[in-house]
Amino acid sequence: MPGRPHAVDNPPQRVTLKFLAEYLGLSPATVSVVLTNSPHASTIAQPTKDRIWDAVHKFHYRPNLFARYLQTKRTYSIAVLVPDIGDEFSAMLISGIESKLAEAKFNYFVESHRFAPAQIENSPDTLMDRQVEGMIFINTPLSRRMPVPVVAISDITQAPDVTRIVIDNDKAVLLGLRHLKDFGHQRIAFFKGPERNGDTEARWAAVLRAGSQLGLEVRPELTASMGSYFSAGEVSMMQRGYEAAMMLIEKGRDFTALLAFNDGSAIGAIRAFQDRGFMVPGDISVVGIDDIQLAAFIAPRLTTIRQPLTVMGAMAATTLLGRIAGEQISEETIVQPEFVIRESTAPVKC
Amino acid sequence: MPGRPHAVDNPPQRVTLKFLAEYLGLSPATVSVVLTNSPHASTIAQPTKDRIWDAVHKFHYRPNLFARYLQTKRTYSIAVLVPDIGDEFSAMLISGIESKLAEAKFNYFVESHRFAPAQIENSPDTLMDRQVEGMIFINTPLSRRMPVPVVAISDITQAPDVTRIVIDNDKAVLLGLRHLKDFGHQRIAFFKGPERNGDTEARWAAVLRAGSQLGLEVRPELTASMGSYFSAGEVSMMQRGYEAAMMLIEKGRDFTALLAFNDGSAIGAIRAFQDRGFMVPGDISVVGIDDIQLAAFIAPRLTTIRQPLTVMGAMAATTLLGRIAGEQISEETIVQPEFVIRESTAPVKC
DNA sequence: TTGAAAGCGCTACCAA
DNA sequence: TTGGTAGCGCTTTCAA
Repeated sequence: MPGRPHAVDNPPQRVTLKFLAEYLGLSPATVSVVLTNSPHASTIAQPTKDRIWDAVHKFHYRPNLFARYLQTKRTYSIAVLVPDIGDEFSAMLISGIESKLAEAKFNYFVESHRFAPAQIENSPDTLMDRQVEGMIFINTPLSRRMPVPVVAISDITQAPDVTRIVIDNDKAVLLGLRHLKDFGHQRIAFFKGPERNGDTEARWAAVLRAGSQLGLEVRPELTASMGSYFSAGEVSMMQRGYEAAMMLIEKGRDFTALLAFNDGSAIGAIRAFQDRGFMVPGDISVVGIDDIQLAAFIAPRLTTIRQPLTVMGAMAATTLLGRIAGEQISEETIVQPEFVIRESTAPVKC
Repeated sequence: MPGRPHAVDNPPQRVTLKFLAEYLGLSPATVSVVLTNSPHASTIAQPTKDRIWDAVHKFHYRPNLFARYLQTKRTYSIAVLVPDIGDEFSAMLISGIESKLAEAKFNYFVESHRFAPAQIENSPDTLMDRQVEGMIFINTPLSRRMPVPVVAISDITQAPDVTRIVIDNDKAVLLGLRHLKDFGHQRIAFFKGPERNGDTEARWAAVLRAGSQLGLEVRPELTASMGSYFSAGEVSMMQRGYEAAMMLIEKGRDFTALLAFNDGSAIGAIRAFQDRGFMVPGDISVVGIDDIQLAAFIAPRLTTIRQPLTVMGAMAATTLLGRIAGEQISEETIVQPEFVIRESTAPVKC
């Protein structure tokens, strides 16, 4: 039997558990048990359950997650920290992250720090204030232990207990260099990534190793750095690649191929070579890394080493959810790159 | 005088207001008043305030926002709904949104629906469950009134009381067409945007108006549609532009210029023209809309009509924050585009 | 098979 | 100048 008439006649703006209970002539406790399907719910009579669910639908009742949190301490939310959400690298990763989170009914906050020290220092705390249950750091520094699980992609954290998702840089670089070598290239220029980017050091070490392994010399005068990553938002990777390539040319273009740091810098470099009257790949072959969407549409189409960004994002999310659920997860997951041959490389001219 | 010794010796894992109060020998009420700097706080003695703040720092106390919400009903969070966070259009907008939100100490949830009907239907509710104080809809449908303020960019909502941020499509198209006309182009091809994209109809209407205004014929056989936007994630705008351009050529290339729907489709089209042996801009001039980063790095550099995406994102955030604060805000904000002449257009050959 | 009571961590109101 | 009390909306024993 429905409870006091006023309850029926005047559903409050926000329907609460208490209101439902009053309406049904039950106690809040009973209703709660049924709604959360707690173990205890098996002891509730089926007709009662049905009445409760009917009322839920009738009044479009939605539990207040904030009130619920106070008891359960669960928020089903995580945070993703990135330098800038506007760059394709981050955006593709987040896209992958999101697909897995959605399956688990988690939501996520995004926070871009643009390498502002204050932001980097404070973001983790303000996000903890929001009771996120875990965090994913993309190209973002972290110097202290967090009270929740942390996963890093393009890792530059210095904190303990961070699980990493990394591309196999050795493999990636080897793929690119071997291809160039097969085409007869010997004098190869290199782009070193920006400081404070999580792949820069590992990838550069890979270049050095692969170079000596293949008998290809890595000459300092044929090497250009992408500068600092601090000003990520202000100067695009394409612009950096453009400038670096110009510099290399002005030093006397003593090379027939370039292994860029990523696709962005490769695209900038190609534009610079073309502006200086060199043909790509006729005069200079160029290899990128990442395989961003655009790589297949520029002229010439970019030969590149694909880094499966959405997959990596998805792995990061899965890993984080696993750790939140208490699973023991290994330190590091290594992802394999894939070589994509298109039009920006050609045999060296005799 | 500090309170009972055990309080000092055993700070709990999570420091609470109650603990602080006990430690200080004050009541939770007093501490709360000081921390929130409520009007009432002026009646608290300065030394007491100092003691409180000292304790806050000593124990690294951070108020629990969820508990606080229960009283204040404020969360300082909003939601951003997009088709896919991975595309540059959405990513740039979000970047602008975020910059303003950060100033106001708001955080945001992102939700990509990829045009899955269930997602579109349910996302607003699950986000309301998280008590967001407002929502920004980017290229995302909405058919019912939300209980919080809503701002739309590239609007396809059908709900009442939505504030829109829109580009002046008439101006944008006029800018592009007049430029082509000045270069002597008469037979101009057009890309119509994908169905269910918020700019498609307005921009197409603008094409029709500008065409008749300038005495330029819009011929159906020189018009290609970008198809449906449903499969946004699967087929990139570049790919759509590529295919549409190929189709136009196969119908007999009776045009000397193309006004694309946006930069992505323009870039795809350029690649298609080049693949078919046409020079851009020698044989065909191409104009884009948006001015995405990469527009300046492809060959030829893209002439385009700049849509200030980060600015529009920032305006959306400012508008939403204003409405959350209770300001009366006009229905629509119109943003002015800017013409950027680069290399993809040239005078028509005689 | 259900309900009463307590409490999560905080703020708000009014009294002292 | 400060504190007591109540309550936000929910879950969770434990008792009935």
